[in-house]
Amino acid sequence: MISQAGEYALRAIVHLSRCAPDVPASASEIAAATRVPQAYLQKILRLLTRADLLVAQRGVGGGFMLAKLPSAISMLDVLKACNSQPERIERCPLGITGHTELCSLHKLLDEQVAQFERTFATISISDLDKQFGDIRSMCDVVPGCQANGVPLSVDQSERPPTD
Amino acid sequence: MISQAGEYALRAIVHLSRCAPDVPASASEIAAATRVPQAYLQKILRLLTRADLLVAQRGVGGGFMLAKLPSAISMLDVLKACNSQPERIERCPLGITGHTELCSLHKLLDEQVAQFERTFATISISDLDKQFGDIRSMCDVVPGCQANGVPLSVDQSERPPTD
DNA sequence: GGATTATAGGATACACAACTCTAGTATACC
DNA sequence: GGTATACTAGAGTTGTGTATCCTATAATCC
Repeated sequence: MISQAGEYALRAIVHLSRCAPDVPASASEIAAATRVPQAYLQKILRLLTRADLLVAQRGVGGGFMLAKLPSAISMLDVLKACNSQPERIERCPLGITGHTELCSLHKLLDEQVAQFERTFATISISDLDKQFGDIRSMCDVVPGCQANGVPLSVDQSERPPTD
Repeated sequence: MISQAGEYALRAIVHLSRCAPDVPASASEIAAATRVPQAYLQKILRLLTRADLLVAQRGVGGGFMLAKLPSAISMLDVLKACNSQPERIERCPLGITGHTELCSLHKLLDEQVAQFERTFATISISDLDKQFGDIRSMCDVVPGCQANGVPLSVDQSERPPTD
């Protein structure tokens, strides 16, 4: 549905939305909290920074902070920033000249993409910080949750799936 | 949204749904009508045959036919046959032991996949044969439409996009 | 200014999807 | 039976997304 990069970007943004807004979180800290390969995450954080969703601070004590309020960032913004959103179908993919409009097949496929965009455009990052019982995004069970630190326990017996 | 293979498979199935039900269409004929690379299409047709959506007939005059009525084949059946449908999120992608349920982020992403599945499960191939004005799937303008033959005119000045 | 910390950017390796090619097998027709 | 047609199967190639690594650059601390 969304690419790995998009999933990682959303994890990072959600994590940052729970950090103190004026204290930068370093890439390695975010990587540990979100279980994302650090080297790859750095590349994604750069994309998010270039898209003005994050601000980067170099040097000692540096890191990344949200550039806007979590309520002002949509999921679609994040996915767009890392080119991880399906593209609308503008023209007939077969290149048929007569098809000035999409045929029923492609009209329907495009409709799904449009639905996807509408949905993710209306969901902000602050909406994702909701908590269901003990379950909180990117965190271990809530009583021990430490949004800014390395998580307490991970299931090592089973590697998280790569998709 | 869907893979290239999935798109090609849908094109082939829609094309076949308009052919005479008892006359096989060869891979090269389907490739020409749907503008899909023939060698690759053959691989996809094999997948559809193995999934019992098509029946293959070898030898002179052979080819592929639908194994069921178009109304009995859903878009999801076609996408599943060529592994081109997004997977449901069953467990916490981060591998957090405490997360017996999905967190809000992954619950929401999974919800989108579920929505995708529901939509495509309810749309049959016969639904895709609808025609809007002069526009008909895989065909040139309807007056000259020949579902079983090579299309009349293709826009050669602009290659169809590869995505 | 020099050492340390951390991001920026580019080069590289790897995996998988997209696509091609070739040899093999079944069917039909003569 | 021989030949032509068309599917079957698997190996090979190319391109893109995923992931790593190394050097440069900026900021902080002493």
